[in-house]
Amino acid sequence: MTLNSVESKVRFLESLADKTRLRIVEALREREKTVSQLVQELGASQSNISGHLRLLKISGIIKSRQEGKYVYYSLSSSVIAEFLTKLEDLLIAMKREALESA
Amino acid sequence: MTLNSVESKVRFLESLADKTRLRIVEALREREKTVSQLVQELGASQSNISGHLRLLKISGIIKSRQEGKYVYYSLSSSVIAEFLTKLEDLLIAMKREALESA
DNA sequence: TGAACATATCATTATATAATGAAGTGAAGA
DNA sequence: TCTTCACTTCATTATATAATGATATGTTCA
Repeated sequence: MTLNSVESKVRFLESLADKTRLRIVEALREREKTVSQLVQELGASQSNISGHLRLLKISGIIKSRQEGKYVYYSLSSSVIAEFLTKLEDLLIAMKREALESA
Repeated sequence: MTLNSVESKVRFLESLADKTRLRIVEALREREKTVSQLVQELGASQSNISGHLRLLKISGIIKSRQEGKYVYYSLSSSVIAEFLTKLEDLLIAMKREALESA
């Protein structure tokens, strides 16, 4: 495993390892949404959400398109959604294995 | 998606979203290793590695067994290794899609 | 027993980053 | 054009955590 590969993995994981950002990504799993929709749905401040969107976009996890005065954000790829599913499966499996060994 | 679920995902992702910890986990993918083996392999200080091992163990990602004066660490489950493979696939797919759309 | 080794813990310091509030940019419609 | 609305950016503050060096614990073996 090259150092470079480790670093890109860490960057990706860091992008999702935040409660607000993960909630944003989960929300975008349903459909594309505007900033203000996300602000209302998550109950965080607009500048806070905007900052997290910026970070997620830089890391390539989401993309955006402008339509009039609205900016719509969506997942950049279906592989992101697949990864989140895999993460859910993993946590369920870990919990099950922990119970079994108890 | 419940808040609780988001939090457990974040905790898991945070555990891996650190260069030293991810390198530890990658190293343990090969086989179980002692603390001193990891110290040598990663070139970090003993207390630093020990601290990261502690965190990884608390989060359920690795387990340990003592044998004489050595403590052997290993992945707690094969699903951890599968997850890392999925992560690699994901990054490759994201890079490919980024190139295609360029 | 005591010396050497392996590991864990603790206190301190440095650093990164999340949240906040205010100000700035740009589009839409009266 | 002026106002409103949607969003971004910036400066500041607060907080979490990684690294470090020193010390403590526990094991083995002479």
